[in-house]
Amino acid sequence: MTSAARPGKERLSEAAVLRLSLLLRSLAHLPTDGVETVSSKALAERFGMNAAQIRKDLAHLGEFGVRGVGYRVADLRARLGSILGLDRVRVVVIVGAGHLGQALADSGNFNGESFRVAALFDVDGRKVGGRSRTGVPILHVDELPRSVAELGAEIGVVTVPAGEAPRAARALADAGVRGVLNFAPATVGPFPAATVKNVDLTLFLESLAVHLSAAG
Amino acid sequence: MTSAARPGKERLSEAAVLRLSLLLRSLAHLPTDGVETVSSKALAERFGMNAAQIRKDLAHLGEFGVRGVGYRVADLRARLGSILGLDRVRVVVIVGAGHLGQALADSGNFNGESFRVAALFDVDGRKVGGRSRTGVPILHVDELPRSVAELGAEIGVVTVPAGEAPRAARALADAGVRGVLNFAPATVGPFPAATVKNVDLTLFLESLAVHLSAAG
DNA sequence: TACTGTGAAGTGATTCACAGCG
DNA sequence: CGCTGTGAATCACTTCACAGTA
Repeated sequence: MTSAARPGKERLSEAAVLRLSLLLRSLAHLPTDGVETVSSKALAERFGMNAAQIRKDLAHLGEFGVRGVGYRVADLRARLGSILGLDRVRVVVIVGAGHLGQALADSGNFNGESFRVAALFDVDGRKVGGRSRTGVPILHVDELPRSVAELGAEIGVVTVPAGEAPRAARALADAGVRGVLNFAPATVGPFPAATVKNVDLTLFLESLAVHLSAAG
Repeated sequence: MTSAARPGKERLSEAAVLRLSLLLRSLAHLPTDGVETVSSKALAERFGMNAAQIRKDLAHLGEFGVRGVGYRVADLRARLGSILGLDRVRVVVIVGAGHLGQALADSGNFNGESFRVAALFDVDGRKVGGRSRTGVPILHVDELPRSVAELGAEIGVVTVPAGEAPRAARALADAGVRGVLNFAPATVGPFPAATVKNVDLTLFLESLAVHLSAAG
């Protein structure tokens, strides 16, 4: 799923990235009343994780815990944000201004501290020229190369029908985004210069369905 | 369904379920011109998988390959559909009639051979009583227990804001659904009688972001 | 003969258990 | 002390290699 090999540093497993993301978010839920430090054990208990794993994950990205004390919460936040690449805003564009595309464009999830949806793209003449409910402009797909460059977009999201997905993803990669998030149930990529992540919503439903039959 | 013939009593790993789902979908892309059987090697090459793993996955759910020949495509389809619980239509309800909820309710992904969205639920009086673009009725959340029973809904999808998610998920579980698909960035469950699957869209963006910083 | 089914080997990630430090 | 960081043990999953069979 990840395309470009990274020669330099030790690789962080996909699972580890997920845990760190979750951990960073969890920190927001910590009581804010004068809590300066937190131990791996406390975090593990509070958020249902394994203390050893938290320590291992954190040690992996440079020892910055304090023995006998724990981790300084502020340090932890900064460090995680930096490692996860959330320490600055990434511009996101979405190809496919259908219901899902517009829902994502307007959603708080895709417009927070670290991400901002700057444009939607579509081929439908009735949509092009308009805006989403929160004002994200809808442009023609032909504008992709120019817009991605102008906006400095780093991430492209694909919310077109499965048949169009490979073309849309390629257009994004060619336009210069470095990450592609594909919501269509289709195989796209890999591309030399862009990481692809497939999020197949149907698959999630299906993985629930198997439990329905199996359980008793 | 209670006594469904399940030769392999061992648990299928989450990863295996994913592969089998993908495999079943891949079968649809096979040339249909008189192809009766297919070998693990052929499947592996065509869809970028590992032949041994395909065999192991399939052997796990009862030996039904033919040595020297391969797998009968029709058998394979039927067997996969049955194991994955896709051999009949599951009724889905969605709590949260916002843009994402309505997008999913109307999407082809959630309304196919195996799934059908039968109702949306919300607390907003302006939405309740209306319908989505494709006609899925929007009911008040208070109707959940009655509606889930009447519709025979087995799966509930949560598309409410994070703060409301735990409440919504619990309402679904209490109403009797057996699977919950949670799109909110919040921890819900676990519940004794329902399987929970969290699909945190923010996490996907974040996992792309880490690649953006690392490369260069 | 060409393939499946599977024991064995290999790989990677998780957990344990404790040495070492503030 | 209490806690981190980490080698060792464990566990889970993947791949290999081949025996066995229609």
